Amino acid sequence: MAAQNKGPGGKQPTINDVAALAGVSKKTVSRVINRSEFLTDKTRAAVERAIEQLGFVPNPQARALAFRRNFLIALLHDNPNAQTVLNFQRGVLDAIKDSDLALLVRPVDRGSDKMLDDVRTFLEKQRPIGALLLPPISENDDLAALCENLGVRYVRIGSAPLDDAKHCISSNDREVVAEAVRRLIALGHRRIGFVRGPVGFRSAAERETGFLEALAEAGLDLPPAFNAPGNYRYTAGIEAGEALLSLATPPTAIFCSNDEMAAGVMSVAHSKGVKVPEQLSIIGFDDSPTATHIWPALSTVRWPIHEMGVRAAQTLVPDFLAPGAKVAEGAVLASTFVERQSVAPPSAN
Amino acid sequence: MAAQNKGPGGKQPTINDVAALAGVSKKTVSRVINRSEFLTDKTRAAVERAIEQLGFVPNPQARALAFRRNFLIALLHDNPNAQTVLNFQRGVLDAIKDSDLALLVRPVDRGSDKMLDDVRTFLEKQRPIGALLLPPISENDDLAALCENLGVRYVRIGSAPLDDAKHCISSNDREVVAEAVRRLIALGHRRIGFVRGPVGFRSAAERETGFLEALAEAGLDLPPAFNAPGNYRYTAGIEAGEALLSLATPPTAIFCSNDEMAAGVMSVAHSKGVKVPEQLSIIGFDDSPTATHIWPALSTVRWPIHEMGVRAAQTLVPDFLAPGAKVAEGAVLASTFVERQSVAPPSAN
DNA sequence: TTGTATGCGTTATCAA
DNA sequence: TTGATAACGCATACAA
Repeated sequence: MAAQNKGPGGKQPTINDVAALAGVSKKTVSRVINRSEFLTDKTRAAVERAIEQLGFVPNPQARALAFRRNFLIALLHDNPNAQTVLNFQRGVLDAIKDSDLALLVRPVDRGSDKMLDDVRTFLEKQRPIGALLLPPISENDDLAALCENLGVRYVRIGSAPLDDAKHCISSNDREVVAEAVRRLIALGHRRIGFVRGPVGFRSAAERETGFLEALAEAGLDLPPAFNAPGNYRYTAGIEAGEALLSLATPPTAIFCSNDEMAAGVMSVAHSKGVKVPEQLSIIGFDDSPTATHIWPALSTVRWPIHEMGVRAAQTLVPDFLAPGAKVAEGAVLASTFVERQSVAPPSAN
Repeated sequence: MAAQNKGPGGKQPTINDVAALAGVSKKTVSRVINRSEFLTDKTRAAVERAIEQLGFVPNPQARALAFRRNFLIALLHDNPNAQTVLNFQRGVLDAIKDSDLALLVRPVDRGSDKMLDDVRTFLEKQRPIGALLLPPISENDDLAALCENLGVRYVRIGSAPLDDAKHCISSNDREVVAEAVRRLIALGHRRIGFVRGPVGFRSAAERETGFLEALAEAGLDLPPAFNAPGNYRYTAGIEAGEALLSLATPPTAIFCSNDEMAAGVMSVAHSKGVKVPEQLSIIGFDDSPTATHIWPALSTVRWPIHEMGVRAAQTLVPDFLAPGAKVAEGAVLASTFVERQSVAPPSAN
């Protein structure tokens, strides 16, 4: 059935060909490949010349068999935000560009009760060196434990430290949200609404905490009517916007726990003839493409997702990266508040 | 260096264990695994029982070595639209869910002159069964030829047939664009502007052709001033919007070759106080998240990207899919026009 | 510092 | 229809 898959032309050179040409044993060639330290500069040079000459590329499948480990990194995610996943992918790929590693992508279904079994099967079959866990599944401790048990390295991505520094890359979301809200307060806003993220998400909790901290600092409080539920989806933003903007005394500013919901709130404002930012300031979170595509452009919090991908890969497999590659230190990266046109002082009313 | 990677607990059972338990040779076990037809029902049953009992899972690395082929599908893309890539990924993964295949993702840089070399190295190293090519790199014939030469199957995704039916899945963009424009004309629009896609992209050419066909049918023409250049980016939409809406006699409707540029045009309309859709109808293409996040919601063309992923995978590796899996026929899938709030009859002026 | 023999888990060959 | 034995390409243990 599965036939006709043979590349024409000469076969790829193997380690044996290199050994023969260089006049050494295959083990010596192997040592060169794996950067062993016990080698004469002369032999190393000879082997490298032979490799160059033959255009030899070590066969990853054979190495994987011998190593009992595939030269792969797995990216596990269940993220509704495509741009986030893809930016992170890019970061990882940038980091492993000059290594022998490749990236395996695996979406998982966090809602399924078979999730852990699925991941287990996947990891046992593919035997990657390590796994990168994106939020929200990165918050699942069982998943991290599973990796540990299977001998698969892991690094979790979070909006706050979820694990020790060798197993987690995080951003300082809480602080930056507080900073954004302080900006609203500095502009004169006193009635500030909040649209929450989904229940049980660490990221949502962090954003809410940061929001409340900033309010508390200023001696402001959050009336229950100003505190709208949400789930990171556009429709939740619509509902929150309807609720908040229908109040007798509506907020003059609304912080939304992500951009998508902020877009929903902004739609409602437009529909109701509420001018943004003159009558209503809006802030989101993510700096997704949506943030700049809507009008007026959304002030938001940008988390360094690409850089987190780079950092996560470097943390996961420092020993597989090119020797010269500079590996950055630090497990916490800084998010930044990006101010655009959706924020202004409250109008006198 | 790279050590400590040994999973605790007993080792995985191998084909030898299964053979011993079933009282047959390992080759016979291999035959069962690979669904050979020359087997007694009795032996097969015995082997399957042993497999079940041991929880044996064939080692993909060893198979890859022996087969000289990895059980992987590579997804090659250089697509600015994250949602598209991810939806396609999902489709592919849905299709291969119950198979032994996994998905390798590889972004490439179509701008680089080393692109072909990069892909060659990648394919030679990873030796996937096949590769899926997303637009715009799917339009590169050299890339397809490279796969062919390396014995790597390939399927190209395009907005029009780029290859024979075994090597291409496409949508009928041209027809659907024409349909969308006919809708504008039916509503009474006569001055319809166009924002082009990037030069050299087949998708852009298809959309333009469809647009012009619909205009021609109605006896309308496209004045040069109504024909704005673009590159699928938001900023191009801004520039096009500035140009078109500054005309003494501006268009009453604008078709944009993708949603992102449509969002740009819409921003300009808002800035200039041009009401959408009352004074200006706008149509985009892609049905990206942006289409529903902007206000008013954008009428657009949805291409069946998830389904294309499923179909592409089925076309690429029909022989690796579960025997029971139903494989759909047909290499051309239908895009659909989605009408939302950004379209209305032209106001009398 | 380098080489020899052996193993990794599977499939292919060819004979039985 | 099955089985013994040799690949597959590389790494490891142990010798030299």
